[in-house]
Amino acid sequence: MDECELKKVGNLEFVCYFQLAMMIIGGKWKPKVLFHLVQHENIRFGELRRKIIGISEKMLIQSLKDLEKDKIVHRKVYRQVPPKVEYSLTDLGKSLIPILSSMEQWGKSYASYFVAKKEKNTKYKLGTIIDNLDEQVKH
Amino acid sequence: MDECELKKVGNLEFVCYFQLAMMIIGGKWKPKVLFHLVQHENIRFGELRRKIIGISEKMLIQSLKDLEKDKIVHRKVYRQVPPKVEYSLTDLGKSLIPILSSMEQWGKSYASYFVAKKEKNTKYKLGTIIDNLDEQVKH
DNA sequence: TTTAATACTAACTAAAAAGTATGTAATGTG
DNA sequence: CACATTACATACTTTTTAGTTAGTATTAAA
Repeated sequence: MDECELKKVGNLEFVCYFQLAMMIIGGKWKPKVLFHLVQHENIRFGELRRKIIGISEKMLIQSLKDLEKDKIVHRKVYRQVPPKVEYSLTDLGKSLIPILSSMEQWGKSYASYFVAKKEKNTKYKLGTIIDNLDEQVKH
Repeated sequence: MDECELKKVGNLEFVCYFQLAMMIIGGKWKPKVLFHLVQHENIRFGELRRKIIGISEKMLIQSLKDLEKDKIVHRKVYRQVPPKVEYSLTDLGKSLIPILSSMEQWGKSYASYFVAKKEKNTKYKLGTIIDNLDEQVKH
């Protein structure tokens, strides 16, 4: 890793590259938007809105606009009425997939650590991932 | 990856595991605190404060307290005057290292993409980045 | 002519996160 | 006895982020 001095890429100012990544994928909704963009080659605005429960239209376009500005997402407009707009990951966006899934993976192991500790007080070996974790986590 | 319904682990509520990870390492200062905790086996409060340029004492303990609560960081108090407190990563905290460095790595490739585009207008081969990332992330 | 559908925009409010400024405890040293 | 050192705590303000509500353009169908 590297030292911490102010850098600039495009319109983004940051100190370390880690922070740069966080600026792009961080926040309340962007991770979820990215999640669904990974799942679908192309996805429409309204489809996304329905899939991401709880998101408002404002937050959704805001996230999409940010991601588009950062070259993570591509926006394709079909000139028709009612309008149709499809969103998809750019190549840069697709390069995020490994880190997204490693975070997902880590989140799962983290959760399973607590489940293991709370429910059985067993010693948990870090690095092993409980596959049926979903069943054990409170919904 | 998995569906999006409300889950709970400890005091944290989240929808997908990715989000859980973001809740733990996200924010303005936690990434930087983690960065330095990775670099040092043990590090004192004041040392951290001096290393993380721009952080206030309030933000530093807030970050440390959060990380401690989430079992990422261990706090060791030496009963002496003036006080001495050392912070270190727990095993759970150390398990974060791969994802931290993969984010760092991604941030770097992202930055280099823009540098390449702006400075020479050369065509940048994303494929090589993606391959490198995969190596970083696989564990 | 009204309505419906879709993908937004804009103005405003509320909540969360971060920043600032000051205070505290404990004690060894000058 | 004043002062310095260290690791915080507390109250308060500012800034950032998110949420709410309402509105727009376009056209085809009822």
